[in-house]
Formats: sequence, C-alpha cells, structure tokens
Amino acid sequence: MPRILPRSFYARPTVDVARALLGKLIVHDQAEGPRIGRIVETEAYLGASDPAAHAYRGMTPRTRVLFGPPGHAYVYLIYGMYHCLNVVAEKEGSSGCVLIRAIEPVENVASPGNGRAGNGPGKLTRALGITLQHYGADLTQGPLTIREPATKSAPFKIGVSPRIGIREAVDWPLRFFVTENPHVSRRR
DNA sequence: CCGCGGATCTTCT
DNA sequence: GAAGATCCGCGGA
Repeated sequence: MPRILPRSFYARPTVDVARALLGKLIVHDQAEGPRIGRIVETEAYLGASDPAAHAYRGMTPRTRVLFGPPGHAYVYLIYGMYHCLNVVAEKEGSSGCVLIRAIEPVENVASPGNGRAGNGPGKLTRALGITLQHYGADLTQGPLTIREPATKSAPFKIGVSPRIGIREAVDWPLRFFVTENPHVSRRR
C-alpha cells in the first residue's frame, strides 16, 4: 500500500501544504473496498489573517478542529446540500487549512451519468463518501488517509489563480491546480 | 455558450 | 433570520 503522509507533512505553512498535496492520494476505506482519488486542485485558507477563511472570526463549535493539531479533516456542510473536505495545516494553535477542490478518479469512484465524479469540492466528497461523520478525523491513521502514490507520477506543472466562490480577499493567489488536467473544476 | 435561480439546512448574529 | 469556500438545469441568444 502507498505510504501514509506523516503529521509533519501538514505542520508547515498552509500554502506549502496546498501545493504539496497536488498529486497525492485520498484513500477512503469502505467495506466494499477503498475509494481512491488523486488530488488535482486545492485552495489555501490562511486562518486569522485571511478574511475569506472560516477561522477568521475566531473559534466556534464548527471551526474548533481548525485550531487543533495538523493532519485532521475539517468537513462542513455548504448550502445545506454539499460537504466540503479541508485538511488542517500549520502547527497547533494556528488555523490554516487546505480545501480539496478536485480529484482525479483512481479506484471505486463512480461517475454519475455523463458528468465527472470529482471536479468540484461538493462532488468529490459525494464520490468518496465523505460526510460530517468525518469531521475531525485523523488523516494519518484510520479509514480516511492521504498517501504518497506507490508509483511515481509523471511530473506536472502547478497553476495558480484566485480562489473560487468567495466574497473576501478575492484576488489572493491561493488556488493551486495541476495544469492541463481534465478533472480540475470548471471555470466560472 | 451564458446567466440566472432553486434546492436545502447548519451556523452564527 | 440571513447567508453561505456548490451544483445543476433551465431558458434565451
């Protein structure tokens, strides 16, 4: 099995984690077998210094996990309908996190109908079976982990752009994606 | 192709 | 009580 990323991977600046997560594998073990997707798009949310971040206004019941140790999952429900998966970064006490915005299907990730399965933050959680029950899950052990691919993937270029769907700090270049990958989310 | 609105509900004010 | 780190389908051009 591919190697699980250690907690030290997440205990560094949020932007570094957001870039380093590109190409890594999200593995969700299920009874029927592991669902696996390759991360191809991320966004960095910097915490206390970032007006677009959920943690910007301080700790609430929802954002509690953001202030804890790195390498845990921050899952929340958006628009009453979709879940979004974030990875807690920085050392404990800081509240930076990385939103996973798109995956490339690798294993057991079904495409519904004609659309793609993982090209959007709400769609990839549905494809991987991630829900609020994964709030706070430790990504270095247990059924939900992030891993280094077993076989080295081909080198790729990282594209940078402003983040999508936010009202504050709209120009900050904190979205990162694998260039020319068809599973990156569509432009607005 | 583009823009608009509806779905749906938790969270915080 | 309103807004929200979304997505899809509809209608018009």
